[in-house]
Amino acid sequence: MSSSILQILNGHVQVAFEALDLPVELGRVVVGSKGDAPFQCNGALAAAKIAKKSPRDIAASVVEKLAGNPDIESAEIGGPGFINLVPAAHVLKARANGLAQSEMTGARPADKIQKFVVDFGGPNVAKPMHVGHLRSSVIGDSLQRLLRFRGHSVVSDIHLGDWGLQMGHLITELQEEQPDLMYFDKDIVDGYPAEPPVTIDDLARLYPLASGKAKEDAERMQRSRTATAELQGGRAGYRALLDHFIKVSIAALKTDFGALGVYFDLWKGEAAVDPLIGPMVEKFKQDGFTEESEGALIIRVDEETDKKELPPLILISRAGAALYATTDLATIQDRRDSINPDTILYVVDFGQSSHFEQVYRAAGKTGLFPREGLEHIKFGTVNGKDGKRFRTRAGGVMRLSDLLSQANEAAASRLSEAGLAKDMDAEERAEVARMVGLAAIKFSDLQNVRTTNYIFDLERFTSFEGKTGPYLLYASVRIKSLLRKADNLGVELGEICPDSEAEKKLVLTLDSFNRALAQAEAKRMPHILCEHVYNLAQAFSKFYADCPVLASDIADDVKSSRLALAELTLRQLILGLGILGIETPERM
RNA sequence: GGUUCCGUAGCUCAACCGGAUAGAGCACCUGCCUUCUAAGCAGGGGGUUGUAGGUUCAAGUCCUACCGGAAUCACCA
Repeated sequence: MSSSILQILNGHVQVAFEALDLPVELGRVVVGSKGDAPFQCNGALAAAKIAKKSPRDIAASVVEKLAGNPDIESAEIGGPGFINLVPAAHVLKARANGLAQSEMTGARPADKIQKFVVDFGGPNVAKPMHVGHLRSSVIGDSLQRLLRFRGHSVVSDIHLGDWGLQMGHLITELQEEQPDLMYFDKDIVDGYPAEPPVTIDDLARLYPLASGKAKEDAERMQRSRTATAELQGGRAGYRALLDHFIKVSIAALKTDFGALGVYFDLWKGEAAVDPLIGPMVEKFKQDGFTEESEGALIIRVDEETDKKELPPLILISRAGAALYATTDLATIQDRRDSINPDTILYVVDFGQSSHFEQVYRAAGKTGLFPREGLEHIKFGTVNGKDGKRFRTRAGGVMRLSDLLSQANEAAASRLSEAGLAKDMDAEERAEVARMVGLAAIKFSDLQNVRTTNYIFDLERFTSFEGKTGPYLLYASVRIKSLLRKADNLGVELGEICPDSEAEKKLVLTLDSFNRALAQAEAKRMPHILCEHVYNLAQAFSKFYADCPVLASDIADDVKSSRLALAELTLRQLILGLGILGIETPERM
């Protein structure tokens, strides 16, 4: 595996800095921001103070050291002391062919391989998936793919919300509707039917109903709380209902996530760790980490250095129920014992920052799990055009399935508008529309910086021009078409000789794949990879416009060179898109 | 009110330990399909990076204050 062009230049410049008795780290080469030079070194500016010389003088000395270096075509001083670097043609060529021979097109495994648990999706039983779930799902999915691609071992877990008050709501609301069901009879403890008493639509209806009532009626709320506590206490009829609810929900969720192309290794939920809670709480008590406060059992997690007051973590509520934080702690214990990960990532919106801060501190304090191994991969909320949380006109949230079908329809009509895919049969057209619609949605979500809120705009999610998923698919499909045509003409892949500006730019972009991957991993930020694949597609489009591959007046070796460059680009595009969870059709 | 995050072109967003003239897309204007997919390419206009200070050779980026928005502030998840 050849070194990246940036690494090669970096090596030379650092040697030059060292030779001048300047700190090696100042010789760092970065991608250039100005002018024609693809790379630059800004170290001369920073070195000025140490060396007590002007930045331009230092830059001049460095450039002198670099003179005659066969890997460097030019090193020139710009502005107050920037060193602009252009790699030699043979470096570009060698790297291009090295990348072409690399199965992973230059991507390398991470230096330090770890075991990760990625906790994302996190839908609640009974609540249908809405657009708010989109971000956790696509970001989490992209991160699990990225981490695996980088060589890490990953276990993803949907972490279903199936244990809290919402279950009490569902049980009590169902009881109001169908009081005669045997599940509500305390005297019956087994022999429940295998058929669920509810459908997913029932659940979706019952929950908001109960939640709404409980908000206005304290007595109604109390019944839900009591039912929750009884469920957690092991009341048989309620447990049987819970199992039905979970089963019905998982079936519906598998459809939703399947449509999104998002998969989980584990479909565990909060209820699964219930048996761990009792002993865990007992141990916390014995170890002296807990105290009673206002009737609840708590763990104090505030620290001297805090600016803000962090409330204590509530382990057991006054009503005797385990809460969100309790099951999260038990889940950590479960994962530690069954998976033993180095790091657990929680892909959850930033509204829950303080909750996770409490849980992580408690986990660290009690020795359950090292604090550093717990990371909240927070993301911003999806807002409407008014800057508030996204709502449809009716006031509810938009269902994810509605969003998917709208994107699908938009893609289908775009296909017929453009007169594309005329020769496809109905099945292939539908499949292409599905891929295009999904690519549009995923890319428009993933390209945003994870941590900021963004404005939900259906038009943006169903737009196919410019910086969009479909643009990336389009670039891929054009290459596939090119390769098919080349195959028919008997043109074969050959040695890459990047001559034109468009070819050089394309090689430089291809060269930066591994950096984008490494950075996206380090920051847990998929948008960095989005940026890379978009740059790649752009560089290819320019190459495609500027450099005919199969035209009859092109020399055979140039054809083969350009074809190989296109083929390499395709492989890297597919790899990059794959990590973003985006599939590529054969044609569109 | 306390705390955290955010404020960049008309709109939606980038900007890699602080680096040159702050970049893309959409929208708008001008070119380019008798040869590889025009969902494309080339070019143009569009900015006091919320405001005021400070640190630095250098600030969208770091510090302080203020303005505006969002989230959150113990028994929901």
